[in-house]
Amino acid sequence: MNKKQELPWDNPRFRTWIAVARAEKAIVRALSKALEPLGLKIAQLDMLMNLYRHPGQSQHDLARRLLVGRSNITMLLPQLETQGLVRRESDANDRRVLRLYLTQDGEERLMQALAVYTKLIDRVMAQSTPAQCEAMGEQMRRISEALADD
Amino acid sequence: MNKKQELPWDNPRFRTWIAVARAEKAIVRALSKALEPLGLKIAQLDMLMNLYRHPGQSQHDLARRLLVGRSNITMLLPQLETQGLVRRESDANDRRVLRLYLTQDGEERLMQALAVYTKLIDRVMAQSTPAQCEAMGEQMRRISEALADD
DNA sequence: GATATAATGTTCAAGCATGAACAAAGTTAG
DNA sequence: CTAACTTTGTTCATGCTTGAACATTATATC
Repeated sequence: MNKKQELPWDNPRFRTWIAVARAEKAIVRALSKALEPLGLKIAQLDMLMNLYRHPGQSQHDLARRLLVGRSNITMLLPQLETQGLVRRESDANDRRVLRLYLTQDGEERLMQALAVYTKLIDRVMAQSTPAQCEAMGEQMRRISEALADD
Repeated sequence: MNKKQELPWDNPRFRTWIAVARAEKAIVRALSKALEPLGLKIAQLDMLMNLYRHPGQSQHDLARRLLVGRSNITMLLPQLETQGLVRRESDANDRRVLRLYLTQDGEERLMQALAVYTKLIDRVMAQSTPAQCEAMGEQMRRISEALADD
């Protein structure tokens, strides 16, 4: 414990991580506010987006794609169902699974939300050139892969 | 609403944002697990780090630096106090404010945690060259600034 | 100085996410 | 076929974070 230790604030990689975390938090906050007029929360929008791209998927699949617990889906789905944005259908072949579909209303609401979402992200990412932005995305994907094995 | 709309999954900037969000979430998860043996959670470590760099700051200052509500500090501090990692002292000049200090134990625990933290971040950020990493940090800081006015 | 305004920390209720334990339905092995 | 195991979705208790309302103390304005 006597060993001298480099403090992280002088470590460039560490400082980069701090910047990433802070920027992510800022974007989440801004997005939350931007979605408020539409009556949607980020978690709900994430679900709608996933259901648009993968209609008929099970709750288990959705949870896996969102990197979230199964119980989370169970808890949040009723909100979208009572708003009439999502429909749940029992699978005939496997009576355990419930397949999820966007309703017409759900799709329309999603498109409105995506317009807001894209506008914010475009503005935020305009801080970098397209090439820089692309490079950043690539690095981030590598990081996710590197951590794929928990 | 008939207007054709570019879907975000084809938007490079949007895809970059998704990659950022996923990577951030992965890192947070990995860090949580890595800190578990030390009996610290991320929020607690953030507080210890801030107190190390800014000893004697008030709870209000700490909340502002962590981008968190004041009540959050009030709720989490007792955990650190009962572990003997943090000490609270009334300010003599302004009897409203409580000044926060790391104890000896707190500093030692912080150093252990920082070793774990830095090791993880170094590994994660090693997915990029130092120059790429630096560029990414710079872009992220620009994003935070761009969103500074909520 | 008296009164209004602001700042600091606390309490409380609410929403969200998690993981463990569970029931129901399917699958595998003997 | 039966018994053991797996998968899917739910329930529940817990913890984190937030924002509003509040008490206490400072500061500003007159």
